[in-house]
Amino acid sequence: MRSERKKKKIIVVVGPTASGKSALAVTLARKFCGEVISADSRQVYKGLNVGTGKITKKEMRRVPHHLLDVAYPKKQFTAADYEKLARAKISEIFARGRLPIICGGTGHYIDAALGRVQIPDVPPNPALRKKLEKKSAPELFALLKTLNKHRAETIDSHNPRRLVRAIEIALADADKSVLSASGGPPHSIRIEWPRPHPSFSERLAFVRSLNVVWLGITLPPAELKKKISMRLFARIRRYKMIEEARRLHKRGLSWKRMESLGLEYRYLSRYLRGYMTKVEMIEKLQTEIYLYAKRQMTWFKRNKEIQWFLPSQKKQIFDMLEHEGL
RNA sequence: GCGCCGGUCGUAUAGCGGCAAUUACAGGAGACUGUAAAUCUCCCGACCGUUGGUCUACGCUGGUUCGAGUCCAGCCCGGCGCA
Repeated sequence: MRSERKKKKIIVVVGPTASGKSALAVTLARKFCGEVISADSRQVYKGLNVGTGKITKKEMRRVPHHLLDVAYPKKQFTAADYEKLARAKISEIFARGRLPIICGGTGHYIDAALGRVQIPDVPPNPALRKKLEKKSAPELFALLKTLNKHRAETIDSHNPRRLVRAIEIALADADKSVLSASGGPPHSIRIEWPRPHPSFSERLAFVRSLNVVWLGITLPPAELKKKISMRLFARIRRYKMIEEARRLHKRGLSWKRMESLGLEYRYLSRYLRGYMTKVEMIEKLQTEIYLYAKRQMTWFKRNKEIQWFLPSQKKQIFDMLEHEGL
């Protein structure tokens, strides 16, 4: 395709936790004059360092890294925030004439930034959510059915979080319909799912201007398990992960918030509150982190464009990138 | 040696005459439309023609019964108590 030539190249490095993505991204950045854009839903927060396995200054080896420490953990960062920031960073890096390398394990964020998932432009409505969260899944599902039959057909009717969000969107659409019904053209009353995004064409143009090279990096299950376990011990003994969690709580990060952050912070908070012993926490974390790695893989497996490698296959990776014109 | 309690799907647990057998964890597969390290679903004895069928199974061996993980007897193993 002739238009492919005009498209700007960008590398995306994905893979489960502990597969060795970050180091590879640094290597690639050094080789191709690139800058790394992190794609990690927890590393965006300031102060969440050891527990998230955030790359250190030294490990960056002078390669610029973006979208780390861009939010405070007390506030909620979302996929929509990530989408905006990541696109701005990509443009910035292109402007410098360098190669953007997105690297991270949060598939949903990457796909939002690159237009593989569409995020409706309806901001969260905390008051509404608070009310809806009291209802059971069947109740929420029944409500959604009255608001948007089409959406109710495809949604997971057991998942309260998804149902609340779908209702939030449906109500926002309904409000707009009422507004346009009183002034706008009569046929704009009914807005079906998927609702058109205001800046849809703009986003599409952005995504179309990119030539994304998808690079996946993973390990056989047994090896991944072992790496997760070893890394966990290092975080505790060497990097003082427990102390980090204690400090975060002292500085005002609530147990509830830590609980909602998941994995290390969730079980660290349970240990620090005395709900479990240190040994129980470590054992639980080993399996939970591995389960998380599997969930990540489930997400990535859907993207058939990803070319998979083992971390040791440096040569094959470089050959592939060369073949892609880098 | 005697007495009591217990041996069930990888582990832990339920079951007290109709059971391929509860629940949890682990294991496997998957979903994902501004919480995504979150949230949610399914499978998990074997085999087959898989909204069904067959076989093998609750420490072992017999017995009672139309029918036994469940009742009885003996044996083996583990825990506790008395020696």
